[in-house]
Amino acid sequence: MRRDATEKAKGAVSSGKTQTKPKRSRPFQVADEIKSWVVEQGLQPGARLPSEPEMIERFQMSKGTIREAMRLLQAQGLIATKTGPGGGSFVGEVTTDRAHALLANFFYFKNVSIDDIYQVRVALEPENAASLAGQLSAAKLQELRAIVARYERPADSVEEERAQHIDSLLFHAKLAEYAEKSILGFMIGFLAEIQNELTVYKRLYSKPNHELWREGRDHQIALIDALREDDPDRARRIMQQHMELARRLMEDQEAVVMKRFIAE
Amino acid sequence: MRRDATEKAKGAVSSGKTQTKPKRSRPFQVADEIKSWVVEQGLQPGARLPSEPEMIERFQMSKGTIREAMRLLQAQGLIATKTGPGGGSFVGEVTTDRAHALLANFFYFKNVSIDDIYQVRVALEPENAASLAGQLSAAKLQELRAIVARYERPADSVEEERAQHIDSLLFHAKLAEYAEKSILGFMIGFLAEIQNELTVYKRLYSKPNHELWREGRDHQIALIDALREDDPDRARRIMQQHMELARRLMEDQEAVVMKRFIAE
DNA sequence: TAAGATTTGTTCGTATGTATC
DNA sequence: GGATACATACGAACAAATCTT
Repeated sequence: MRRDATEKAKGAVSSGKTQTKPKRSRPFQVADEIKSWVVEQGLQPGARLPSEPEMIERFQMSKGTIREAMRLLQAQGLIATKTGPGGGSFVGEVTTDRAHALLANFFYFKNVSIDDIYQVRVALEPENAASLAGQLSAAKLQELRAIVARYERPADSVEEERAQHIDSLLFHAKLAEYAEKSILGFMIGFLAEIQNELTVYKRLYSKPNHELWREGRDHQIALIDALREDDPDRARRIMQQHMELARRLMEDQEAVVMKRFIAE
Repeated sequence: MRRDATEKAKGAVSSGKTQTKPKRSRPFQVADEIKSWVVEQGLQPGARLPSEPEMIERFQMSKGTIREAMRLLQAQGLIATKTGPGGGSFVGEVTTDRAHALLANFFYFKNVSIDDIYQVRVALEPENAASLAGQLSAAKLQELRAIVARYERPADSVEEERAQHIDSLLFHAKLAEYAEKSILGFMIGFLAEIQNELTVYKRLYSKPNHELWREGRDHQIALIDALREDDPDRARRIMQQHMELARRLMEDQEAVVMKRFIAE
């Protein structure tokens, strides 16, 4: 099938400047065309795209331009390339990790606070807990119990408590992973990740609060039971209490600031 | 300069194959280095990056390679470029639109359903309404009233109802815009956008339900009042009812499928 | 308006690296 | 090991955009 969409490139007919020129440079044009082409053809992940020489022929543009277009798509996770025979460019499904990273970059300059994150987590996590009730295999429930066991004992030092807190985030990340196919799961996973990326200081004055910590652990244990017993409402209720508690635990922690552009 | 720039890539000391080689190609390496450089220097949006010739000198790589690296960063919204004197590459803050677009691509192959979206909206929108209570200027409240006015009259045809539904999504998008600095606002705005992008068919059998529609409109009017009167709890309650209603309204609509990669 | 300077944008030819057979 | 098919990389020249004078 000849796709002679070629001669539009040079824009021979651009005499009238009646319209504002978005002035999209050529690599962007090519990237756009490839995107719509993929959509029109209904190509699925793994499908093969034309080779570089074919692209050069099709778009009547130089190798450099085509390659820059490919990089644009690659950065978005839309294509992947392989060298060697049988190699080439292929349609790629954007991975969860990459999507998380791309999103995190958006928040890099936004000075996200712990409280911003909890505002959303408080709303989302109970919903996720409810929707997971009765859905988890025995193996997965066991996995959750194993995580909780890692911070059974109250923390002695600030450092240890911090480590336990990271583990506790892992608990939520796991729950998100089990719901990963849903938008809900994706967002919860993302929140757990950026919360992890925040540099948390200003914890100097506050000593570890064993009461609250124990209460939080008990929540998680009770939650696992509710999940096992297929009781969505109870799971939701427990998670809600747990989130409000966690929010309080974080209250005296100030800082902010994402520490890096997340690579991939 | 002869070809001696080449052997630096492999790392002269790579005798043992002890480690797995991620084998990141040169444009990716350059992009990574620039990213960390930006973070280390604490560069802010608008800050200038080295020019192409300087990059070529610094990295000892060809112009093409440097340019491909720039495209990688550009696709993520991390830099922007300008031609001419005073031009060059600049650190760019990722825009909301671009972040929405990159995220939407992630869901392209995921077969998102209306119900997936509502699962999250039901959880998030009431929270947003509550946090907006008492925060909106008279002008913004007026803007919301104007939107509601657009669908004061019940729809006669299916097409008209569909148009009204789009307008109704605009109401929620506005609320998200007013909260745009928060993660919450970002996510709600995103959901409104992809819901808009979903091709909604299978509405053939169901005739417009005027009762439910009127109820929804009344919710929005009551919500505006609650926002004006700084009553977070009432705002949350109303929005919750509204979301559950909207979910029911959507119940008989099947389809799925995102219709395109969103460009930018 | 026009010319010149500056910086990115684009092309072409050629050479190198890599994976498959 | 050699042949093949593909992406990757280099370098020099030219084009286009945009700011300054």
